[in-house]
Amino acid sequence: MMITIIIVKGTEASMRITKEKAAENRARVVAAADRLFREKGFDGVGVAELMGEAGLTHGGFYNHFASKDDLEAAACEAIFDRAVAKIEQVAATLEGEKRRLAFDDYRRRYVSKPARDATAANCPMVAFAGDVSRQSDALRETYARGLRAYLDAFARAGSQGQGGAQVRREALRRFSELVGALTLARSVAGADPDLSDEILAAASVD
Amino acid sequence: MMITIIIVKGTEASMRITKEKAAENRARVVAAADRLFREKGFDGVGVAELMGEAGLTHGGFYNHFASKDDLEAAACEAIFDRAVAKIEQVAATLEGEKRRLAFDDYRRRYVSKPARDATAANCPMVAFAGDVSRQSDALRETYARGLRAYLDAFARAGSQGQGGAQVRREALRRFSELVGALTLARSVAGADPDLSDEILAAASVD
DNA sequence: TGTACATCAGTGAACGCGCGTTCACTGATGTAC
DNA sequence: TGTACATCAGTGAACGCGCGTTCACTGATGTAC
Repeated sequence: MMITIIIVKGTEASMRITKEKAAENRARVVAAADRLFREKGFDGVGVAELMGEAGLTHGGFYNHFASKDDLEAAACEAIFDRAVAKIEQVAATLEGEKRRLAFDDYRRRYVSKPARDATAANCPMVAFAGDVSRQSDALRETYARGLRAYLDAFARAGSQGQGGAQVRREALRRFSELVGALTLARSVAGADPDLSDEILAAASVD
Repeated sequence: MMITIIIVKGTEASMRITKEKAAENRARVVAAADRLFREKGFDGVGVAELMGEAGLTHGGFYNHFASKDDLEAAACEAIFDRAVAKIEQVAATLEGEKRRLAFDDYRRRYVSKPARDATAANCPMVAFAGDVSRQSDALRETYARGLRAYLDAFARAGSQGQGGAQVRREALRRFSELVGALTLARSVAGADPDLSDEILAAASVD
């Protein structure tokens, strides 16, 4: 009796791909970067993991991006755009009382436990603040532009039309508080959950 | 004419060393870690750089430490001890008004430009908060213990003897604000110095 | 519309580099007698 | 106190691994005729 085993080589098709399909693949890589960079930091995610997450192999990365730095800057910009759009939505809420409610709601969500635990949907300021100083110049520029745009919108969202220096200072302090609370809460979430919750709770009152 | 060049092999003496000298060497490594980890983060400094900073070669590292993780935890603990001692000094300032002044002074220094730029003397909460979640369990434990001790002392330093829940919440918010402001200010110090200064200024009033 | 060929998004092996860690070796220190 | 030997803090080469990046190759797509 004879048993014949035929191994069919993967072949997986390394054929050329539709332009649309290629664009879709690129978008999937950016989407993976979007999630993973916020979750693990720029240096915590490799090119291979990124490509794997998008269902591709690492070799093709450079068909879409000049370097990992390049993708980092692209992802960072996209993430900031979305974050800015979100807070601008609050700033665009016209009526005084309604806007105040929307703003308070926004702030409460920001320092909530779900926000702390959803690291993949992390706020870019918190996700990247500690790392940017070690990244490329281009990324630092992108980050700084993003933060400025965000803070402007945040200050508008928190004001009631009046735009004095005092109001702006208050907004900056408020935002610093949110960032600090989320950062600290996350840093001890595993080892001292009670302290983590307490920090969040303190920042969400008022 | 003949020129003879004699190359004296470094020899640098790989002789055994006095116990005291060895302890001193170890201390120098810890001192380097103390400075460099705060400046560049745990992953931004290698064993070779650490040893070089202490005037040694990398091979001997494991005569003093079980692993890089081990040194990280040791350095982290030492850094926290010093930070906690510093804020406890403020908490130990007895008289009401004097203590308030000391506390306000402490806070103002914390978000000052010198503090922002002196990354090697960085506050451990700001230096490590973003990184701890990616480090070893032991380090996370050390960090959490340090943060709790620090916050307790900070709350005592900021209160006037009364110790209600409201006072504690207020202290946590205050500290979150300081950490957020310093973190954000530092993240854009290079690319947008005006914004950086503005964030610090906002957090230092009152 | 059909044919011939260049293009280029994929694949997966390989390169170079830096890192944490290990190792064989050295020789003055520290210890046992 | 003097001698003989084990110890152990150093050195510097080497290992193994993961990473960003490069490369030769593939073959359907897209284009030129």
